[in-house]
Amino acid sequence: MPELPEVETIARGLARAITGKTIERASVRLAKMAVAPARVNFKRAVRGERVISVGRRGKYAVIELGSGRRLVVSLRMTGRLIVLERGQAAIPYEHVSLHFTDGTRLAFADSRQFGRMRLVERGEPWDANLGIEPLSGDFTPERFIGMLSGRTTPIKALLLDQRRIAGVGNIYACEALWGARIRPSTPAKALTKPAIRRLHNALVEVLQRSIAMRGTSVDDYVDAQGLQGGFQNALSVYGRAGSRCERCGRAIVRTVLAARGTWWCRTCQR
DNA sequence: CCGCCGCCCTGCTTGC
DNA sequence: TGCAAGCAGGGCGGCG
Repeated sequence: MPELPEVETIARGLARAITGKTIERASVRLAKMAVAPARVNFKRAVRGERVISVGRRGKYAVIELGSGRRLVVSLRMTGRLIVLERGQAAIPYEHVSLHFTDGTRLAFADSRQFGRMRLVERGEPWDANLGIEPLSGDFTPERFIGMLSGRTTPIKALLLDQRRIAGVGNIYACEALWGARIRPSTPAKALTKPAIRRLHNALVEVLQRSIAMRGTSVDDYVDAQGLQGGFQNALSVYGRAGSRCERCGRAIVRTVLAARGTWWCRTCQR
């Protein structure tokens, strides 16, 4: 599942690989995966566009085009953005492709077809419902404390809510809560200020560490060059039911919270 | 505004 | 061993 660190890694790889290239044509094999505003034809609109830069917002990769339009890509669980060389055969589930004038192409593949490449018009505020960037200076402990106050929602559900904090998914929610020794089901408003500060610190730290290791490859995630990340070897709880907590030695358990698998330590997460 | 539910899909796991 | 059924999951629209 590509979350913030994975999408950041992909966006950096894309920035190096496709900045400055011109789109000669797009091929769309699965129409629902290439979305454009009403009355705009996706393929026609991107033809001739130049890639100005590639960035990230939350879990979205954002390709800035010369006209001021953007291609905003949501990978959901199984989406992949991979740069392919001239003449390279189609990769599995390559449903949308941007062919550049130099013969290379950007393949958008997704076995579950949940991913979307959305063309956004110049100036269109596409991210109005996305919350704060957790690695930006805006995400202060005080801001986080304010975000949690009065809320009865389990803290893990709040971490997953993209309207509050953008980019945190199941892996890093579980890891951050373990790092801060907080029980995932704790109502947000029940957390003490020291606990919220621990969580703030744990969240920022785990995201930074994962980016440094080029993300977590547990299911389908690979970077823009098709390479796996390294953080799957550094996970403390995610996907590790039955193995020992590296802090207290007790078994990691898996429960279900907010309709998501949740891995944690019953002993040291309170 | 808030929170919950169902839906989208298909690879993988489970159970017989 | 083989097959069918059921699960998993991020974002979004609908609903209360």
